[in-house]
Formats: sequence, structure tokens, C-alpha cells
Amino acid sequence: MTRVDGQDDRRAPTIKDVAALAEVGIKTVSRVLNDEPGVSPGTKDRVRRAVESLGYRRNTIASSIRRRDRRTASIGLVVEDLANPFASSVTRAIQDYAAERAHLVLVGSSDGDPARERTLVQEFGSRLVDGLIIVPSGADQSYLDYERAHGVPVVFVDRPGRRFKADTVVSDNAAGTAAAVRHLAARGHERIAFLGDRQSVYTAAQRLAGFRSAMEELRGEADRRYVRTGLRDSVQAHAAALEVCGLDPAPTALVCGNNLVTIGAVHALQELGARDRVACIAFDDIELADLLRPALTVVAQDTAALGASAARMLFERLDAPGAPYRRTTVAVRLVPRESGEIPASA
Amino acid sequence: MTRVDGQDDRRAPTIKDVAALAEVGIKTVSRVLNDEPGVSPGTKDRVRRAVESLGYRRNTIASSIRRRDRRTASIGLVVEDLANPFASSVTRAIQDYAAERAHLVLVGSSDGDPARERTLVQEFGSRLVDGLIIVPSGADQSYLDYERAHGVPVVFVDRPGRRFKADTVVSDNAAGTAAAVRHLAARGHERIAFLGDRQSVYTAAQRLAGFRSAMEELRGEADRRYVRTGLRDSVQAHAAALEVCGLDPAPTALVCGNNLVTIGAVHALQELGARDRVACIAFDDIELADLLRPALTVVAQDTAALGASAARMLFERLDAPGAPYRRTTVAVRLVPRESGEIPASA
DNA sequence: GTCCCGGATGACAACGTTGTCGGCAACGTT
DNA sequence: AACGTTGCCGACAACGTTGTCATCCGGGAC
Repeated sequence: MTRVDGQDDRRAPTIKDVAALAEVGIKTVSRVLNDEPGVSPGTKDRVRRAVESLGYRRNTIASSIRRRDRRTASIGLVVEDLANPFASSVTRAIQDYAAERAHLVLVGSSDGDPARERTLVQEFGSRLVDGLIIVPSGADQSYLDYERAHGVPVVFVDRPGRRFKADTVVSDNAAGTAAAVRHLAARGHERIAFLGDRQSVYTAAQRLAGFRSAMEELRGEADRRYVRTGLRDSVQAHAAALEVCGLDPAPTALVCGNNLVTIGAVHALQELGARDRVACIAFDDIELADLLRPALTVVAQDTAALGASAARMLFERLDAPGAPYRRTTVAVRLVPRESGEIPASA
Repeated sequence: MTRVDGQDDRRAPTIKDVAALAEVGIKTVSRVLNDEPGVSPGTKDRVRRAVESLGYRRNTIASSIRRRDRRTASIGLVVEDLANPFASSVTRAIQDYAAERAHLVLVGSSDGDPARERTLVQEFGSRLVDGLIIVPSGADQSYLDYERAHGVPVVFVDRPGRRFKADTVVSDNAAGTAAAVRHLAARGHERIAFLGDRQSVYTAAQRLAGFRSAMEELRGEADRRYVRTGLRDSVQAHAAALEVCGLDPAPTALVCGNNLVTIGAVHALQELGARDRVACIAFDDIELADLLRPALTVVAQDTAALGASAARMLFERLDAPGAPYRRTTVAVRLVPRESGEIPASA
């Protein structure tokens, strides 16, 4: 423990140092820092100058363990894969909302693994985040009872949680595919195929449901042969698209349930030389979608609104812990470009 | 302060609760939690069971203020815009590396604003992050002296910092554009244009430098009329591309310095009906680039390696604070598709 | 029997902050 | 003159944890 005094400056200055320099008690420094009343202007000024000259910064962490409300001014976010544009865009919106309220965001990717999701939540918990925003993956979010019991609010985004009720923000997935169907129908299409992910994925199920109900509304029923689900990657989607397009009669239009499906399907159309003949509407917008030929008509999710709503809900929940849980549905938007405008007769 | 005892459980259990239940001292609980020696197997077991039955979780934050090393097992990351695929991909890689070492990542977007960058760093600092990874924006990172003085290591990624030396990881930007030039030259191109961002942006300057040196190597000199820089968005890039293509003689190939430039340039080529005639190589890969017609040949950055290297450097720096600063250059990769294969004679 | 040693254990201080409370001076009121 | 009130301020406890240290106990060496 014998150390040269010159090395001492590694430790950042504390309110104690500030107090010594300003010749006041530590509590007075604390009062100034927290804008509490009861400090004379002169003293306040002296403290401020001491803070300035030492380069003092409050230790938020030490502060939070003592504060009554325990707030750390940070929130935790679990997404599926931050490298995914959907996730990063939602994250960015949450960040912005949090930043306005001087909060920081801890982010983790679950990769759809429930165990990882849970681990992340625990890690966030041990850092005392003020709240959690989660894109839930597993079939059971009841582990969150622990967080709730200890006063940490939770908001689900993109999908509702299971076995655990909480504020939730989702896109209007069903309306999106329904709009796609009606858009295509208006251009004369009757044989419309749907390619989607596993039905155990909430969004995939919703999108198929929207597709089905719009088809039933228009045609009495959707032809089952034109509906392929359970496609987990672009390779499977590619194969399914080839199959569906090989049917007789072949569909004149395709609705793709997500990004990966779109990639597989467009590749399939490309191989068949059918990109200009078969109409196609994809769920989720894609960078440069308008540079494709034909430019890709998409159902775009409002990721900014999704993230902002989730963050807003979280902060509102922090202010009103007892209020009833709410569910917000964010509208999606059909962006007409070219691939969705191809008529049935082509 | 009179409260019903039933509401007391909002506070999470502490080692005190665990100690009481296991009938040991708090220090013994601490020893078990930290795998310190000197606890008999029987006691250890009793503590473990108490931890389990109470659902106790360590309060990392309280722990860190007392620990000798002050570690919080979290790091701070400042990117320019997390919604940008480049940033989110790098972030994801950093996350993964950090997660392996049981660290969490706080992320913020600076939007290229030096003030915001600095604010974020301060916020991270007050949360006692163990280290910082920064995509620097301003012309001066000397404010980081404060962090360094207090033992917080810094790593720059994508661009070097200014007025502050630190470990740095960058892509080999110059090699990327040089490779693009050679690739085009091998297909007979002599009149190659370059469209890029402001030269004050490090990556933009490096990319132009690589372009220039390869052109000089091949042709003695790059024709200045074919070089346009200072393009800050796709609209400006669009205009510049139209201009350059209107020259006589017109360039037979285009090298685009970044994503936004690519969007503008491809739109311009589209309008000119020249997408199949003028070769084009873009910096930065794009989702679905291979669905474009012609599929876009790109110089792809290895974002995963960029992020992983930065994280590795940070952790190595934490272990060896005194070691000399290092600079790592990550190779880029030319991904030949179609737009770069168009011959000069087309 | 005495001494020493090492393992196990807990009492207590400390980290940097905020909450509680009491003291002191100045002032106005009886 | 005595009293209460108000504004300002600091001593001290407390948050949940880890670091320091003293203590206790059993066993082996003399």
C-alpha cells in the first residue's frame, strides 16, 4: 500500500475532493450537484468552480446505490440480432428517445436463443437497469416475474411475450399482407402465392393470417397449394418459390413474408426469367430496393415508430407503475415501386 | 416511512439476506460468490442453496465501487449512426467478443457531432465503463486525456482519432479502391471516374488516395476531370455522376466511394440507360447487391473483423495498460459480381 | 502441557454517493 | 429578553459490496 503520491491521480476526483477545495461539507456539494434547495448563491458558486477546476464528474453508479429511487439512468435492450437492419433501426430509435431523457442503452443480441435472452436480462438486472425492452424469443417469458417483482418494468417490442403480460408494441403485420393482397388484386391478380417463415414465429403467423383473410374476402378462399410456410432461410425460400412457380396453373404474384424469403424468391424468379412477369411484394424494406429491376414493392415497417413507442411506453411505465398494460399497434406502409405493379396478364 | 411489510419484497435480496438464511457472515457469502478460497465445502454448499432459494443476484454496480480494480464488466461504444448497417455490424461483432468475456456493451450514436460524441463518452465514464471503443467524429479527441488519466483505455475503430494516440483498427481503404481500379483496368478500362465524400473524412481521403495511386501506377496519372469529391449525399452524388458521364470522352467505369454515393450514381446510370454499359464498383457491400441487374461488384469491408479486432485490442489493453499503442489494418475484399465485369468496349 | 500454524470465519471499515437530522446564526414576534 | 422560525450547512448513517484484520479452532511439533 505504500505508493508514490504522483500515481494517485488515477482515481477520479470525488465529491470529497470537491468539498475540500470549496471548503464546504460533502453534503453541500451533493446538494449543488442535484440542484437541491438550501445552498446560498455564493457557496453554490464556490462549489461549481471547484467542480470545474477538478474536472469532477458524478459517479452515477455510486449515486444509484444510495438514491431512494435506485435509478441508474440506463435501460437494457434485447434484440434478436443487432446486425439485422430491422433491429438496428429499432435500436437507434430507442437510443434517441432514451438520450432525450438522459438515459443510456445497454444492448444485447439473443440470436433467438431463449437461454441467451434470459442471461442478458439477468446481466442487465445486475447492472440495475431502470427498465427493459425486449424482442422476446422463447415460448416463455415468465422468468421476467423476478424483474417485475423488483420493480423493473418491461416492454415487449415486435412480438408479444408469452406467459407474461406487459406493455407491448407490434407492427400491424396482418394489415400489411392484407394490403399487399388487395394491391395485387387491384392489378388483376387472382392466383397469389405466399411464402413465409415458421408459424411459431409471431410475426410470420400474423402475416399469413392477414394474407388469408384478405384472400378469403376477395376470392372466398386462399388456394392452399400457393401457401408455403416454415421457410427458415433463403435457400429454403428459393426452393419453395421454384416449386410454387412450377404449379399448373402457376401463381401470377408472390407475397414474401420476410427479408430472407424475399432474397430466395427473387433469386428463383431470376433463374426462371420471371422477374418481369411475376408480381412480387415483399415484407420489410431493403436498402436499395428501388435500384432493383423491377424496383421492389414492399410493405415497410415503421421501425422508428416501433422503437420510439416502445421507449415511450417504458418511460411512461416508470412514471406510472400501476397503470394497466397497453398494446400499441404500429401501422405499416405499402411502398409501391415496380414489382408490385406488374399486372396479372403479363 | 410506515409501510406494510408485504411490499418490502420490491428490494432485491442482498448478500445480507443470503448470509442470514445460510447462517454465516456476509463476508463468507462474498467469498463463495467470488470463488475465493478459504470456505469449507459444507459452508459453501449452504451458501449456494441460500442463494438459489432467494433468487439472489449479485449487484455488479455496488460490487464495482468497492472492488480494487473498479471493473463494471461493461464497455462503452460510440458509433456514428447505429441504424447504418456498417455500424450495426461492427457493433454486433464487438458485442459478441464482449459477451464471451462476460461484458456488456453500452452503445450510443454520435451522428458525427463532436459534442455528442463527447457527451456520450462522459456519460459512459460516469457509469464507470471499463473501456471505450469509438468511431471518432471531430477533429480533436484530446478530451479523452481525462479518461486515460483515470485508467479507462480507448480504442478507435474505422478511423484514427486526432490529437490523441490510441490503439486503432481501420479497414485498408486505399487497397480497396486500388484493387477496384486494377480490376477494372484488367477489363480494358482506362477512363475510370471516382466519386467520393469530403476529403476531411478519413476513409474518403484514403479511398481517393488508393484510387489515385493505382491510376498513376497504371496510367501515369489520374485524369482530374474524372475525380469528384465532397459529395455528402446521394443527391449530390447523382448530380456528379450525371456530370462526369456527360464528359467527352465519357468514363467507361465508375468507382463509388461509399454507399450513399453508390445510390446516387446507380440512379444516374439508370436514367442514362447506362447501367449495362458503364462498369461500376462500389465501396461497402449492400444487402441484396447480388439481386441488382447487373449485380453490383463491391469492395466489402470485413465489419466482423473490424469489430472483433477492436474489442480484442481493448481487452488486451486492459490487461497491459503500458504496452505501446498498436494500429491494425483489416483487409477488404473485392466481391466480383457483374457491374465490375463489364468490359471497356461495351 | 505448551506452542505454533494454518484454515475457516466474521466484525468492521471502506468505496462514493444520498438521506436524516441536528446545529447555528439571523431574523421577526411576543 | 425570550422565543419560534427560517435558511444554510455539515456530521453521520446508510446503500450493497469487497478488503483488512482479528479471532477461533484443531492438530502437529516440541
